[in-house]
Amino acid sequence: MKQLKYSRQRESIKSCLMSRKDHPTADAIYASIREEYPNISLGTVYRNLNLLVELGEIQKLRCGDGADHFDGDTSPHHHFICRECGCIKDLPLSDSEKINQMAQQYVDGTIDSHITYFYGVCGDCLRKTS
Amino acid sequence: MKQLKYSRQRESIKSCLMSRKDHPTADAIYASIREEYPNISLGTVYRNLNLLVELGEIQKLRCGDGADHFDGDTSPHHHFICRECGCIKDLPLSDSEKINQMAQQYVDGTIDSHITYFYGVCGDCLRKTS
DNA sequence: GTCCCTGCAAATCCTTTGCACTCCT
DNA sequence: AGGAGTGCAAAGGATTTGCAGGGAC
Repeated sequence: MKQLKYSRQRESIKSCLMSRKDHPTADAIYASIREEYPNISLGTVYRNLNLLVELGEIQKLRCGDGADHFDGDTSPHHHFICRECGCIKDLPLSDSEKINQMAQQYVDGTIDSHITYFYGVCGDCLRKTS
Repeated sequence: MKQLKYSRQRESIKSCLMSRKDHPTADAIYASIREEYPNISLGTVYRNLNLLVELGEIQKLRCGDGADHFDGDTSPHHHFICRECGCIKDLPLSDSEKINQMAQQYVDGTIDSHITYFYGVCGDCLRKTS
């Protein structure tokens, strides 16, 4: 494993991600960090996000809208994605281990994790339409 | 809904997808169709794949490797993705309705479907390593 | 001083789109 | 004939990468 050096950009990205409850894209994080470090570049944001994902400190989500989203919460949980507005909400699903084991019987290999994406229409959009 | 006309390219894409058990990318499908129709263009492949997804005849998967994969099997089932070789295998998970309902209690809105991606190392890769 | 990290810009990958032409119906 | 579908190539969006300079240790 490569030796890691401190960088305030990385710290800033990490704390930005930890402090928000949404699941921003790289671009949204970029915009946010820019307020504190106007010179930071998008490339740096991507590099650090990928690094943090490798380190297991954050999670990358591909919910289907083309862009990657990032989640500072690495505890096992799932996601609800609204078809209308694209918002992403956390879903505290238990029995993560049990679900992996359940699936295990169908696979030649080893399952160590899973992500579930739930799709539907969120309450806000439901109320807007009606 | 727009009127649909026959096209042999679309038929070919559809039957290609139905006949294979893997989950090819648009590019892989393109390569495969090219054997029969050397002049087909990648744009046409994408256009038809998206059309078929809209019609609900095939399914689009985003498993995390950047490219979209397509699945001719639209019955509710889930997927196992190998971290090593990137292969994707079907997983016959039952209780789909029940899982949606279980998640429903945590969400303000309506859940109508979900996809689960399981991650691990497939048997082939396990055996190769050891 | 060394080596990692950065900003910048160019490059890459995947996917979509505009246009003129072709093929269904 | 009319309009959906096609091939081609250019455009688009998201992400990665090469490089020279800057910062951590």
